Amino acid sequence: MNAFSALSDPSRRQILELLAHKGQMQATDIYSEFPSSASAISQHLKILRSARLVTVERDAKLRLYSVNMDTLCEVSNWVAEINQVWAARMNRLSNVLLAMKGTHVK
Amino acid sequence: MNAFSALSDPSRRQILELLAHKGQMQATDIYSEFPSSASAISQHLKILRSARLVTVERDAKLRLYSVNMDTLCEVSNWVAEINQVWAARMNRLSNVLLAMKGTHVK
DNA sequence: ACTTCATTTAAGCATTTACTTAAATGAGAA
DNA sequence: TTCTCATTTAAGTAAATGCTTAAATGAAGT
Repeated sequence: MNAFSALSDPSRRQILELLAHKGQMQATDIYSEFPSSASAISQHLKILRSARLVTVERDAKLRLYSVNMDTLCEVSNWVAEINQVWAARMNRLSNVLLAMKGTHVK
Repeated sequence: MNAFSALSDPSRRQILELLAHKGQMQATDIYSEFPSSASAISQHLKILRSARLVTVERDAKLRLYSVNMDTLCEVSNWVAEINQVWAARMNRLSNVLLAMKGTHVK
């Protein structure tokens, strides 16, 4: 699954917030923060893994989860790019408008 | 619908990209960029509206759509906040580690 | 008043999603 | 080996999603 779809679920976003705070958590500690079943959360973790929004490290019995900032940043990069394209358009537009008034911004 | 869910669909993200480029588009011009029906896209636009990711302006017969950067930015702010919390943790952690070695970063 | 054009809404349907309970896996402790 | 613990997978289900076609709305042109 891709990052955007993975982020559409509020529980999954909350898991990421938790992980950012705690740095690293074992699955059980994540489950305990949610009202729904361990299985439900495990399924969310699987989706977060497949979107590469989290990474897992095994330590004997435990799975230690952490956020993968790299992938999260790709999301804000997408937004940044939209913003950049949009701002560039705005600039050109304002130049045209100013040119029509006989002025010009360099 | 909230911004995250609205962004989970690729067609909706593409609509936003289009709007960022063109600045403002009437619904028909948006439809024409997609293989699916006008109705399908209209439904996507409805969702984007309800998530406040786009704004509409009526001009007689037409509906003129544009991106709403404010809402888009809320998304990258969420990412930024996660990043900030995470980085703060990393910092504290590295301070602890360095303290254990007898050194200390201010 | 009729027609056209731009757009949305309604209804129906297939697919996906998020959840549940029950069963499976797999490592470590007794 | 047997038991427990941490976690995932399987199977089933109800609700949500994304699409389609057909019908509705509503402003503008004739």
